[in-house]
Parts: sequence; C-alpha cells; structure tokens
Amino acid sequence: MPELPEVETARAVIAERALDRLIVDVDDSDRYECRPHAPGEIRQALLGRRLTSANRRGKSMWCETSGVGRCGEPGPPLGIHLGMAGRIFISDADGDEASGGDPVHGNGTAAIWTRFSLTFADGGRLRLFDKRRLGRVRLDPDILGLGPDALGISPPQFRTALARGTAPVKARLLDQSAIAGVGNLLADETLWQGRVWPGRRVQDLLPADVDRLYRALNRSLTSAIANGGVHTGRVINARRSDGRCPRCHAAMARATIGGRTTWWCTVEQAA
DNA sequence: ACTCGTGTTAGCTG
DNA sequence: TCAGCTAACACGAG
Repeated sequence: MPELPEVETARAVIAERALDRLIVDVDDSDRYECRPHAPGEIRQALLGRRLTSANRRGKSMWCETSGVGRCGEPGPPLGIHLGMAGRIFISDADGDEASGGDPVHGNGTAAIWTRFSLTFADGGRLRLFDKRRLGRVRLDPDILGLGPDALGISPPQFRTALARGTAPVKARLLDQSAIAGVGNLLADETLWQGRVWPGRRVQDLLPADVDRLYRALNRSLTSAIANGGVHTGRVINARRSDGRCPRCHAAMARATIGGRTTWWCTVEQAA
C-alpha cells in the first residue's frame, strides 16, 4: 500500500497519538525489519525516552526523541519505513487502537505480523504491522539522500529533478533520490493524467510535457491524500489486461519500465 | 503449484 | 566514478 499519501496518513497518526508518551519497552527482535541493528540495540537507545516529533520525506518517516529524564541529551532519531505493506497501529491506555489506513480484515492484526513495537508507560503501544516484512526500523536514518518531497515540490525543483540523465521518465519519477515519495501506482497515474508515454526518455521531454506532469503529480497527490490512498487514482482500476482508458476508452498497454509493471493508454500516451 | 508485487538496494555493466 | 538496469530480499495473495 504505502506511497507518499499513505505514509503521510501514518505520520499524522503518530503525531497525533504517540508523541510525549514515555517508552518503557521496545520489541526490536525482528532481525530483518531492524537491519542492520543487532537485537536490543534500538531498545537500549529508546528506553526511558519519548517521541517528540513525527516527520516525513517521501516515503520515509522519522521521529525525534527526548532525553532520558528531565535534562538528558536527546536520543537518536527513530526511522520508520513502511516498505511494501507496512502499517502503523497505535493503542491508548484503554486498548483502543488507531491506524493510518483502511480497516484490516480477518486476522490482519495477528501478533505474528507485528515486526516492531514500542510500549508506553500507560500500557498503550505503537506497532509496526508488516506482512511482507520489507519495511524497516532503524536509528539515525539517512534522509539527506532523498530528493525533495513530492508534496510541495516547486516547478523549478521538479524540472531539475526530471531533466537529469537519460532514463525513461517513469524510472526518473520512481527515483527517490530525484523526487521523494512517488511509487509505482502514483507514477502511472501521473503519467496518465499528464498524457506522457512512460518510456519516453527524459531528455526528449518538451517543456510543455514537464508542465503537464507537474500539474498531474500535484493533482494525483492531493486527490490520493483526500480520498484515502493511491489506489483511488483514476487510472489504477484500468491496470488490467482488459482495462480501458477512463477518458477515451482505448485499450491499455503493459510493459516493464523502470523495473516495474507499467500500464498506459495506447492512444493518449502513444509512444 | 506457480506467478506476481503499491519498495529498497547491492551488485553488475557500459 | 556514475547512471542505469537487474536480481534479490520476504512472504502473502490470487
């Protein structure tokens, strides 16, 4: 699920419900989710501290941490990445639980898929729930390697990020070091709205193409955040072998571009 | 049984 | 050295 809109929702839940609560226990025993830290390392770094802020750049989140006690040095930032399927759940003292996204069906909350958790002094918990296990929790995450956040990027920043190199435009949109936050579905939605063939080389884009893509990205992001996720995009449902373009009803085409499955309208986004 | 995947990244290549 | 591409990662869903 998580692309920028879903991560922003998760960040907001952390900001609203997890800050300033005393951390009395940490389960960092999942070696893979907490790589490259050794078990207990994150736990030792966070015990007795509190999360003091919830931040996001692209799909990466991090929380600053307080000192231990009244005047200790601040702790290391706690980085959280939801990967392909991660979700955040936060419970309060009476056990009521909130999450940043859709309801989880069936045994979706099963403890075996909780890969990391903080327990607060009031008995509530923050849990990272991640079936696929491609999410990641780590101290002092690298944020500087990311490009400007896709939400709020300026037209000149967008133009610069896109123009670099010779890759297909879809690959560049997915490049987190160029623009942070665009995933596979959001890239397809943006290219469809902007009427650009995903395989077009970035050096061949005309200024008018870049302008349309900029507006399309902003529309896609705003809409996804308002409607609950990138899966609410207009072209997403048409990403099927029998799919039709929602605007002109032409057939959709499929190929692997930028290493990811890519769908586009054969007429409006013709090569 | 078998293939695919809304993300990241180590490793290879030109 | 760097941009670009591929395979690998883990494991559930269809």
